[in-house]
Amino acid sequence: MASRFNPLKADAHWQKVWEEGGTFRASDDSDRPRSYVLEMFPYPSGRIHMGHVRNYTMGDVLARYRRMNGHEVLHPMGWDAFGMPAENAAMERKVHPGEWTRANIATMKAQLKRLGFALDWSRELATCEPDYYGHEQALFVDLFEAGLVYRKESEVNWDPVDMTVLANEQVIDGRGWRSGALVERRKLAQWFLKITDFAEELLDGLDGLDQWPDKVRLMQENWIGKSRGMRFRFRIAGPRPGMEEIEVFTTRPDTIFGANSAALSPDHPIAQALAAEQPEVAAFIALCKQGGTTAAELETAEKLGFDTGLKVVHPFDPDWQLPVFIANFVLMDYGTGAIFGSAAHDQRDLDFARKYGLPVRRVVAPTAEEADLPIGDEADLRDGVIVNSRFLDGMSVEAAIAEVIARAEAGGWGEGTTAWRLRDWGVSRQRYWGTPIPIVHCAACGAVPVPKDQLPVILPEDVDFETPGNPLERHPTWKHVACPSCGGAGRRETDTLDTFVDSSWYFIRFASQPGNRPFDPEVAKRWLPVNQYIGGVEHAILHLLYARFWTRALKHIGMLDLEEPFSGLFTQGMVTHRTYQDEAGNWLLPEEAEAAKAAGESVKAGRVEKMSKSKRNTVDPEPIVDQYGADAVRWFMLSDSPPERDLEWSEAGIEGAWKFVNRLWRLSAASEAGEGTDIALERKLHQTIAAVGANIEALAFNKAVANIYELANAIEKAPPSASRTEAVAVMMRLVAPMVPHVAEEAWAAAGNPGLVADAAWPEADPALLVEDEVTIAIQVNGKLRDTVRTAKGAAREDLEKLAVANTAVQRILAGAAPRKVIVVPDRLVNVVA
RNA sequence: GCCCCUGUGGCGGAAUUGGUAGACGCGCUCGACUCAAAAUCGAGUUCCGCAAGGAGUGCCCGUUCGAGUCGGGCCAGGGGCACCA
Repeated sequence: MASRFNPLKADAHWQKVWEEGGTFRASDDSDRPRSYVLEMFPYPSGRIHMGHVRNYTMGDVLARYRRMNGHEVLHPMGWDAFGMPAENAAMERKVHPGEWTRANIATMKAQLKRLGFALDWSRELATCEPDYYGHEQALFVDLFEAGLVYRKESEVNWDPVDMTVLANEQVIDGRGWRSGALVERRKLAQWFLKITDFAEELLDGLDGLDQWPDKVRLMQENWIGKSRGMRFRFRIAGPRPGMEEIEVFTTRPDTIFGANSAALSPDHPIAQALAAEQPEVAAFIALCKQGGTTAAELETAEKLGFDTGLKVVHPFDPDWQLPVFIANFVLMDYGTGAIFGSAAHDQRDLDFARKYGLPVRRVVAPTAEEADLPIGDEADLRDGVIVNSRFLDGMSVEAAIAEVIARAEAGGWGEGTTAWRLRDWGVSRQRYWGTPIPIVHCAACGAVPVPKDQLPVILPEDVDFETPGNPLERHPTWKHVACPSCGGAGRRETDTLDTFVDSSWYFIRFASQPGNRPFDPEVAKRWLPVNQYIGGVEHAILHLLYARFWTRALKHIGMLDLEEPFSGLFTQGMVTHRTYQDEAGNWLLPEEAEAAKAAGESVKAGRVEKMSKSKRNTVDPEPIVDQYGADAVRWFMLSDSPPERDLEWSEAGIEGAWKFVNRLWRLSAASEAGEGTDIALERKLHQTIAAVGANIEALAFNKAVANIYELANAIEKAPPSASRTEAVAVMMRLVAPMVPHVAEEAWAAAGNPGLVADAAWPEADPALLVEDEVTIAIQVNGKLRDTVRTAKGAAREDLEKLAVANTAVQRILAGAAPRKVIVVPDRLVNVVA
């Protein structure tokens, strides 16, 4: 046996054995317990990066571990293959997006295979292929027919040069990131999915996701943003045809007697109606539309109001009238698009009142005696009792809210309600490389879904990216089709679906992929929900919320009896690396920094950051695999850093991992046969079996790695014995999920039949998990003074005597009797002096 | 601004319900092997101190026989949301 492990030979050999044997192919018909382990599928950007390696290694360890525990494991892989980078590549390099994407998939698939992941490649899918997106179109049609899809005018960021819609992140300082043109706010008819219909369910469902990080649940909860409050209607004073009332939303009806104004969104129908009559109003609304929409700009933007001259009547006092403003900070798509101002207890309302000379009246005070405490420039946000509010005086805030709602409901002018921050999901993208929306527009019939027997609506291949704009829109023939309903001249929808739609159901298609429909519900149900989903925290809201919504929508239309798609979620940290810059401030690749340092040039070492192309601090996994083999890379990815935290890539780290792979190999090879039992080593072995299993289950891979190191240290120190031989053999099974190639090599070299991948996970003997001797800490006043070894289960009195008689304790007591002695059996004795 | 998380050696990090802080790895020091180096093996490595001993888990206070762990108040770093009425 070679003294040094040869990863290049071993990796290729075992990968071939696994592939040819179909080792990791999941059977739909198995009667073993099932585990569905899934990592977020990659976008085929070109090459695998370290973040992928870390993500897929984690999932792989769990998948392999579950297999060894007798589970039928589904661990698939595919490609989130639609999206803008392919179109950018098409424009820059004059290649078709499909050609570019498929070439990337081929490259990345080969790279993934070299890492030895236990994947069922027979279920591979790419969302850019008609046999995936065609089924997606069918699901879209189902949702359309169930009334969960609608079309409405919506504002978008429009780049007038590239003639495309930009996402908010693509607008930099008000300009398109690519063209540099000033971005316009333009209204376009867009398709929406009614995620808001499911707001309550999606919120309530979070409670049941007890295997999700609290952080992600909290983020989703905040995103959905449920607010209890009330809607009520102000009557507009005076005869105004078509303008009888203004409906507002508030979470603080208790401050109703502090009301000083009503304010409308610039997009509010009444504001729009006024603008049609009065040029000043139209000018003000135009002013509101200027300026950016970024968070920073909104934060610093001035709060502007325009007094319309309209008055509304206070709901509790027909003689009390309030002015109506149009205000730039009132959002049309939250609540009712109109509010009332109550200045004393809300900072923004207070600023607005001071600016426009509106009255400020305290209606909540810490105590009833402080009703006249003046309000300065700071709103008083303290809780307390209602004051200056007629029949509400003396009530708690909570009671006053209930009272106002009760009176409004009795009077028929308002009601308790709930407002949501969550908006419907706009899925229209004016781009080529996405799933065509299966709709035909017809002058006579309106928007008509494409009948299922005419699906898939396939993307045309002959498109040009020479001219800006959506190639589907420009295509000479593609959009001209007959209306499926009346047969008249129709026009295909040229928008494509947001790629988040593609990733909202791929995990279902992995579980079941019939040719004639999206999935077989019965087969899909056998696997779903995904037991463990692993991916980056950057998807905590959008992808994970959309997938939850899609799953519930499918249940709603009776297609899949499932509420939550992912019962367990784990969000792993990023792979980071130090950044380097030269004298001139140019970012240097790590190897360039090394070379420059060697050449005596000065190199500035920057912060440790997420690997990114722009900072040039990436490390390409492939040459690392060439040099050290898959196992060393995998072991490094699992070592040291807890998986939810960032992992800093380091040369020393991969060297260390490589050394350990070789150490394992030497241990197995040089395992000198011995006789007799070594009870201490057997205890260590069984404790390690239990600990590694528990730590893998908990995804605490760094701890499992530490457990293995301890065992390896113990084995190396132990003299040859039958126990030692056994320990080495068992250790190879313990490391098999993490470093499968060297484990297979050792397993085979030891003459074992079959594959270690198919071997059973070792069982820990409970009798060997406990020690028969323990170390007792001897403390004086809680400070450690000595330790003694005793038999496990020693009597309290004996331990106490032992401690008091201890020389270190005697010295401190100096002849005095201890005031008190605390005994924790099998742990410690604390003598209180 | 609101919400949340994290602070432990030179570094990454361990530490059941409060019960021996620093497991394990990296790095470093010394030693063995070698003509030499690499690899490997052995010993050591929280800080101060020759030692006895003392200090120590971001800072301050508290609860307790005993606090990395619990409570209160700060400081620092990170994340999410953000004109949400």
